[in-house]
This record gives sequence, C-alpha cells and structure tokens, in this order.
Amino acid sequence: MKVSIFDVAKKSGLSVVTVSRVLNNASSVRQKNREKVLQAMKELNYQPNASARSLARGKTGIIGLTLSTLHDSFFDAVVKEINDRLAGHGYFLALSITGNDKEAFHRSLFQEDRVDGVILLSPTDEDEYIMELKRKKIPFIMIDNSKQNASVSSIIVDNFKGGYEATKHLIELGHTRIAHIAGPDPFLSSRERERGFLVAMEEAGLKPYRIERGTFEISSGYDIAMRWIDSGELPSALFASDDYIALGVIDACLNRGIRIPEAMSIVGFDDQKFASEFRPMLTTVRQPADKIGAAGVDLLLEAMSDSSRRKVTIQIEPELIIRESTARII
Amino acid sequence: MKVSIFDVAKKSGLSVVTVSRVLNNASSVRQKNREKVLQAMKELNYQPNASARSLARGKTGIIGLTLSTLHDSFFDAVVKEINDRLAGHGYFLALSITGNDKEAFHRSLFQEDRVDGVILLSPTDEDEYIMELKRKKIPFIMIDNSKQNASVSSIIVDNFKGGYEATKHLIELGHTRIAHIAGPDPFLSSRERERGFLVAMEEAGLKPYRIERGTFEISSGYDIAMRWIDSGELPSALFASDDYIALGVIDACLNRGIRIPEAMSIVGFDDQKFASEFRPMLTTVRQPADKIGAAGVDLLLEAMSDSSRRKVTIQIEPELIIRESTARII
DNA sequence: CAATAAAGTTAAAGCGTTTTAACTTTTGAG
DNA sequence: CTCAAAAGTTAAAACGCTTTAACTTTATTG
Repeated sequence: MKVSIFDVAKKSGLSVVTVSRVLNNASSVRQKNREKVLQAMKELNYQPNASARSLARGKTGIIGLTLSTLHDSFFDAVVKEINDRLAGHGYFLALSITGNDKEAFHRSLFQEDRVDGVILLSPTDEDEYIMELKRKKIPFIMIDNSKQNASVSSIIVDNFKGGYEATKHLIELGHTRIAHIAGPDPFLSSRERERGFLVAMEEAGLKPYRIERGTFEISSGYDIAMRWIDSGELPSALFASDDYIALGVIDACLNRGIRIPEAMSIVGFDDQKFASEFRPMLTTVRQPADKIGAAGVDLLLEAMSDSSRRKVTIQIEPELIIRESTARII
Repeated sequence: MKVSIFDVAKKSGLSVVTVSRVLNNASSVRQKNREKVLQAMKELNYQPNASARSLARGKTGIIGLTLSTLHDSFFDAVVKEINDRLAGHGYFLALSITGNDKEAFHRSLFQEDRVDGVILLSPTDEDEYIMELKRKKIPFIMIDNSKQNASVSSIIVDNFKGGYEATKHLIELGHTRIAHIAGPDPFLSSRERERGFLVAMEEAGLKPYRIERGTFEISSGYDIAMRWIDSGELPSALFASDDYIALGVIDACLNRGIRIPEAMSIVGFDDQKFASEFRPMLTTVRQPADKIGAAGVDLLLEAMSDSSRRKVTIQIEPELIIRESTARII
C-alpha cells in the first residue's frame, strides 16, 4: 500500500539513486529524466517519508518555537515572520506551548532529536530551558528574554530607548506632571522601560509625578487610574509600560468622562493590534516584529551551522508611533 | 558521539531488546533491571531518536493543528485544552500557521507522514484542506468550520442557540428596539447567530430594529455605532456577532458619553479575555473552549483508530454570561 | 525439588531514505 | 568517428529503533 522510492524508480524506469537525486536536487539529472521521475511521483501520489529522511540525514528540518501564550498580537507577528523566513530556508516551524510549565518542556516535542534548533520566545523560566537545551546540545536562541545572559544568543528590543523616547515625546509636548506605570519587576523589559523614563525625566530636570507598579493587564491600568481619578491626583501625561495597561487607563478615563488627550496624554508600549483600532488610537512604542523575527532566524541559523560561534545579543530599535492619545498640553 | 540503544544495553549489562522494552513499557521487565536501564540512560544522557522510532513503528506520535492566527483568546484556550489532553494520550501537538494560505498548507509540516493526525482549527479554506488530507489519507477533524460538511467529522458550537439566548436575554430585560450587527456572511457561525436572533425576535413578536453586517473587528463595531449615534438612531439594545464588534460599539458609546448599560444594552459573543476585564464588563455568549478541545481530541483519536468510522458533527452548547453591559430597560 | 511460568538473550529482518563506490552507458565536441 | 565528460546504474551499508522467533536462564509454587 505504501509507495516508496523504489516504486517511483520502477515506474519511471530509472534507478532509486536517480530518484533520490531529484528528491534532493542533488547532482545532475537530465531534465527529461527529472520530469519522468516527477511524473511517476505524481501518478503514484508518492510522499517521501519524513522519518526515514530524517534518520538517514541526521536532521529533521524542523525548528521548534516555544511560547507561553498565543494571545498577543506582538507574538503573533513575530511568529509569522519567523515562520515565513524559515520556510524560505527550507525549514518548518513547529510551535509548542510549554510556557511556564517546566515539566511540559521536558516532555515536549523538542526532545528526542525531533528538531534541529529551538527558538524560545519570551521564555519565563529561562534557566531551566537553557540547561536542558545545552545538555541536549540543541542549538537555540532566545527572543525577548527577561534576563541578560551572555552565554546565550538572543534578540532583545532596546527597551531603554523605547521608554526614553516615549517620555521625551511627552516632555516635548510640554508636560511636566508625568507619571509612569511600570510592569512587573522581574522583567528586564519592564525595568529598562522604567529606566528610560527616569533618565528622560532627569535630563529634562523633571521629577516623576508618580511611579506605580502593575501587571501587563487591562485591569491593572484601570484600577490604578481609578485610584488617581478618585483622589484627584491625575497626572497630565502617562507613560505606561505596555498597551494593555494603557488601555485600562483609557478605559477608566472614558468611563469617568476624562477626555484623552485633552485632559491627559497617554503613551503605551508594544503597538498591539487594538492600539490602532480602539479610539482614541494609542500613541505607543512599536516593537518591530519583522526585524525581530528576521534577526532571530538569522541568529539561529548561524548557531546551527557553527555551534562554537560566539554568543551575541542583538538589540533591535523600537519606534515611537504617534497617534491620537497624546497632545500638547493646553 | 551519538549514544544509541546499544550503548545503553552495554552499560546496563542487559540486551537491546530489554532496553527497547523499558523504552516502550512493553512486556514485563523486572523492576531491578528496569532501574538499571533507566540509570544507564541517565548516566549516558541518552535520548531515543524520534526519527528512528517513527520509522520503525510507522507513526510519529505527533498531531498537527493548523490555525490562521494566534491572536484570539478563544483559540488560545482551545489549543491549550487540546495540547493537554493530547499529552495525556502520549501525543505531541505541533501547531502550524498555514491559515488562509493554501500553498503554505501544501508545503506544510503536515506532509510527508510527519503527523499521525490533523486538527483544522477554524479553517477558512476548508475544501482545499479536506481534499489534500483525504488524498494523503491522514485522519483529521475540523473545529469551528465555516461550512457544513457531512463527509468530515467536526466540532461546532451551537451558534443558533447562542444567538437565540443572547437575544432572549435582551427581550426579557424589556427591550423592544433591538439591533443586531452580524459577522461576515460566508461564515456559518455568523449566519447561525443571526438566525438565532431572528427566531428569538419573531417568537417575541418583535421586529428587528435594524440589522447591519460587519467584520469581526473593533473598528467595524465602532464605525457602525458612530453612524447610529450621529443619525440619532441608536437602538436600546444590541446583540453583536462577536466581542470585538461589541467592544467597538462600547468604545463609540464611551467616546460619545452614552452610558452602558443605562442607555444601551450590549451582548457579544465568544467571551474573549478582555470581555471580563474591560469596563463595562461584557455580557456575552461563551464558547466553552475546554469542552470543544476535549471533544475534538476524542473525535480525532476515534478517527485515527478506525478510519472507516462514520463521520459525525458534534454540537457544543454555548453559555450566556451575564455581566455589566446589559440591564433592564428604564 | 521438579515443573512451569516469567524474564532475558541472541540473531536477524525491516522501516524508507541517503550516500558511497565502482562501473557502465549516453551525449556531444572536435 | 573517437573520446572524455556527464548521467546513470547496481550493490550495499548506514541511520537507530522495533519486532519476531527460537531459545536459555531465573523465579515461583504446589
């Protein structure tokens, strides 16, 4: 029932070696014969067996990518870019949701030589993964990792610069009572954005109006903003550590009739999908998903071709996108 | 350099057959010897080679799942459920983003006997996929498919009932000027929700205040609502075909100072993550992701064990979640 | 303690490719 | 028409595991 390379050889009147050659575009096969082979394959509905190929060649052609959640338009964009780019190099991408669960990772698809390389997208428990992958000698890189680690190649966004530019934008609009809602402390990205805020304020000779620490969720921004509103301590401008927080703040303002940007300017971070759909459209710092994905693939390919290569950390520059949620102070 | 089953056999002082047996939990191996083998594996840092196992056994242990976008909390939940459930049966889940792109699917990870089965999550170009998979004789099922197809096993939500219940809820709150914003026509789910709306209205002896057709996006709801507001033709209640549309409508209302639910009641569909985070928290129809995922896995496993099994379509009942966006008319 | 069941062993084939080596046939220039 | 280069061929090994068959050794038990 199974049709193999032998059946194709017989049908096309050529040898298995020749068939194998056209399968791999290896050495030269006369055009006429190549077509014969292709024709036979089509007629027999032949499908090369991936397991056999992988076994014989010692590589699977599959790259694994872990992520913790699907629910983020930034990840979405990064993954799509990686997928396309990898396809261009003849690799397939297999996603695995092994997020926060170390156990799941140990049991994951990425064991047993199933993949030629791994990309860890925004891993939350890096050390575990790193040890595991190093032990298994699987080439890997990290994207958007939360800690600095010189022993691993990784791609990170220049969060400091993003925070700095966002804040500077507010300052240039004439604001002086500028607040910041930071993300969770364990995240490097969160701390770097905060540092960018602080430095920009300092340079302008301004004191932070206030700094709060939240989580990357709508409700976090909402609750904090409500507190501010109820105590009459609203800043004139806010830099939120991510778009969800910013959306929560806008939500609170909208519900209390506080106009944005007239009464308060807000800038977020990430440029999530809703940032350009929900009104007022959000001024935010975009993380260029395409560049990040592309750089990640390049880095992984390098690591795969030469595992002794020096580890590097590549910083990608984010970009301030000015929309409706910020305005010159009146 | 590679350590194989032979090395483990030698190190543990047992035969390869025994080692293979402990690897597969097959026939009986004395506890003491089992431990010896496990110990040897650990010491040698042995990893069975998946390609070799797959080749020898004729199955890969991998289930493929296609999706078009990652950016949806409903998909997120369904995929997580499927992932966990499949793991319980010893299978791995590999996600592939081959969304709307037929070509991508043809070139995808799911060719070449790489997977034992496939789940198509909310496929948009079903016919293509179906033909391809049938030709390759790969067992598969569809979840949330947009067309009815008796020749394929699938899981769908009872969208009619969802639309009916949502509308009935509004009617019971005393509303009579009830509008509906439908989703794109090609989607069965969209048409069924609309039918539910129509039937509920009819049964109550009410005429639809108005029916608009949009896309499943925030901006779609926003634009339509703005039109209504500007022409002074706001309904007193709205059933939106999905949460994004509902969010867009709320956004428009919030921006124009129209209070929800006081001035207008809104019910959405899906119970996206933001539905319970963004204020006012949205009354919506939840699609039970866990049940859907579980049913999908069961169905696929059946299809894999007996490909001649009769194809079935399983309908899952959705659930109305009442939150803050709906209220009795004043 | 003999008889039987359980646990292991060795040997070999098979899974579907790739790859290499040693040759043979075809093709196209001169 | 000759001859070297190009294109094929056959044969066999290798990839790392599973599975089967025919035995042998070790436990269990009445």
